[in-house]
Amino acid sequence: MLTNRQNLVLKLIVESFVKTAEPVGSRTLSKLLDFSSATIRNDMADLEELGYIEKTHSSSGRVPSEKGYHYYVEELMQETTDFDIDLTLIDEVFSNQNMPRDDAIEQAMNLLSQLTNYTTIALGPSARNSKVKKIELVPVTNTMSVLLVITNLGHVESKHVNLPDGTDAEELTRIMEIFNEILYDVPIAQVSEKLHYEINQEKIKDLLSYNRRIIEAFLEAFTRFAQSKFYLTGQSNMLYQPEFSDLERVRELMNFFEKNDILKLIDHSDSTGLTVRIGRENQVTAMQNCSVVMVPYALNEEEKGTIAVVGPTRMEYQKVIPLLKYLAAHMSKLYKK
Amino acid sequence: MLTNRQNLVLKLIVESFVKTAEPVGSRTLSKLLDFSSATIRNDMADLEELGYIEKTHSSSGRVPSEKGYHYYVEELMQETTDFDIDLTLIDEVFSNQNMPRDDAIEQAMNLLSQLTNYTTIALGPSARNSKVKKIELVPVTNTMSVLLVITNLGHVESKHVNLPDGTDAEELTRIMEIFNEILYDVPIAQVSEKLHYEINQEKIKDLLSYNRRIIEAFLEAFTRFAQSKFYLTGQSNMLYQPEFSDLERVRELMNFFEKNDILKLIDHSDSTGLTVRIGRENQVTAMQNCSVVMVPYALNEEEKGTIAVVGPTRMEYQKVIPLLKYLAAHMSKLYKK
DNA sequence: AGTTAGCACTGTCAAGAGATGAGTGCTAAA
DNA sequence: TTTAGCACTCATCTCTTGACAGTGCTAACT
Repeated sequence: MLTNRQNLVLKLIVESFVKTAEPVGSRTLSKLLDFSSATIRNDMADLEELGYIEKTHSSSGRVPSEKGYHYYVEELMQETTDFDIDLTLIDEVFSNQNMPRDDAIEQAMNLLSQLTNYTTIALGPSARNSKVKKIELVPVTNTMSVLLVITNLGHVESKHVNLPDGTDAEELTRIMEIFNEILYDVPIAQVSEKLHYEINQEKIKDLLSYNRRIIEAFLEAFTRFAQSKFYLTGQSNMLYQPEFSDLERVRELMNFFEKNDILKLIDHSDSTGLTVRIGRENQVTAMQNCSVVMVPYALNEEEKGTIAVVGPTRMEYQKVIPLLKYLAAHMSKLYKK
Repeated sequence: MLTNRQNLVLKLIVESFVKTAEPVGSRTLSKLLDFSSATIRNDMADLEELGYIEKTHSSSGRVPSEKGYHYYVEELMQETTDFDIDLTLIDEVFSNQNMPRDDAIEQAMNLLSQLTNYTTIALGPSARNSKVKKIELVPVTNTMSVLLVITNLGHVESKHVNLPDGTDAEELTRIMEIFNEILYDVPIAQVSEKLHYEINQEKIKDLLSYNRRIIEAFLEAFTRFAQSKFYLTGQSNMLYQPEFSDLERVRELMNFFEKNDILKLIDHSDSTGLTVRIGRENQVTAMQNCSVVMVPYALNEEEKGTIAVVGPTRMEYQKVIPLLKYLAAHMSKLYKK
């Protein structure tokens, strides 16, 4: 159990280090805290023994450890409510009637990365839970048609289908009717299963078996629906953080961002809460000097995703966390149009 | 006019510098060129006076100037034909039947950036020249429909349209018929013009004027067609180039890549030829230590674009140029399916 | 018992001094 | 025209040094 003063010392160490990126010495704190530097040093020694802070070398000031950051986020930090930030900026993005949804998300993320000076990621919203509303096959040339799938939320996916020249148009129409019948209102996530099941049902087996190409096109269009799209912005913000003054680190980081392995970093969990993952808690090696703060959001019952901020472990949690919460809470406005 | 030996010296300077990124001294060349270092020094002095090479400081070896690189690319370089590279890798990407075109381009660009170790950009193909094949309005909810536009090449764009509850379905059908009639076979680039013209024609004026929302949705769907999409890959390759060992440069570069200002760098010209832009020839300030090599390509008569490689001015032109040409020449295979 | 002053000690960092070496230009001779 | 030779110039590396920002520990104070 920490004493009041120890808590305070830890809090100030974290906040000072977050601000300056310099190890914090006892004299600095003694100026803030009516105690002599020697007293502070004693507390620091205790905090170090307990694993909340560390030294960078034997005679350096102290730096928060991962455990220290966690304790700070969970126990010590008070979330700023009076932002020095203009929240109306965010509201404006969401209230623009005319913007397509994807663009709005992208813009909101841009804004978030500007406000925080960190990298931001938005995952989804995944269309897995939306349902098939209509399927069409539009002939384009003699041999090529476009398969369209439209969901109950108005998403569209398309896929080219090459059909042997002279395929019977009437028959295609019938096939489409059957597909529409079978798949209407089926959630995207279940289409594949449903489709495989139906193919083996007697009544349409004959009709379809000769033309596997359509089925394949279908399945591909649907997998594309299910793919989680993500929006990554503000990568270069990281380059201004002193922890990335080392080129080797920069390379590692940029390689990671470029590899599109983002999904390994963010859980697509349905949990409702905020997750803070600090340093080596991140599985991804390139991210082991970084912290990730993530919050799930829901545009509506069916479309859910996650937004996250990636920064150095020395992140302004105090500012990022409430900001992220605010943003996630207001994402649903995108659909209230 | 340069003597044979001077040409040779310049060629070797460029090639050695490209390889090692170290200024080239006279002794290095005298080993390659059965002449004494003093002789080489005399030639170097001449080349320097003519502006083909430079010193980094008074007693350093020589480095090619921008003029020197140009002369090299245009006069001295012989394009490698026997690659140490497996061109079949590229062919494989293009021959994969099942891959959607966008994915194929992306993958080809990925490959190119791996083969060259530079950053690659693909612009387009722009759909501006393709023609409207079919327009549809699919109702999704009471108040929202999806507008679909399909081109003669099978591209699809969609746009949500909010309609007042209770809009007459019959009438919508009629409107769509009219649109299809008006716009059938009109090139995307001309749709906006055509639409504005037709709106003022007597026969449909009444029908449409009350519902500007549909028109607007149309226009937006079409502008999205016309937007040139681009593919940017291998940004982080640049971080391994010694010219980017300076963090400030890295920041500038990454900011540029992130800003999506790529269009300022690449001309979307219809010219047939290869363009090499070296150093300060690039208008973009962040790119003034870089060279850009670009080549136009055509998937077919209607879909054209540009592919480019961005690297330091000290670029392996000898390898990049023929590789880029090869790739551009084979892009059309994407459509021969 | 908790707090503080004082002091010896430790590691980092920046500045300066040499030493080294790769390169040059120039001159005179082959 | 080419080459050998020499003096000279920078950049770069290493080493030393002093300043400085910290620490831990001990003994004294409240």
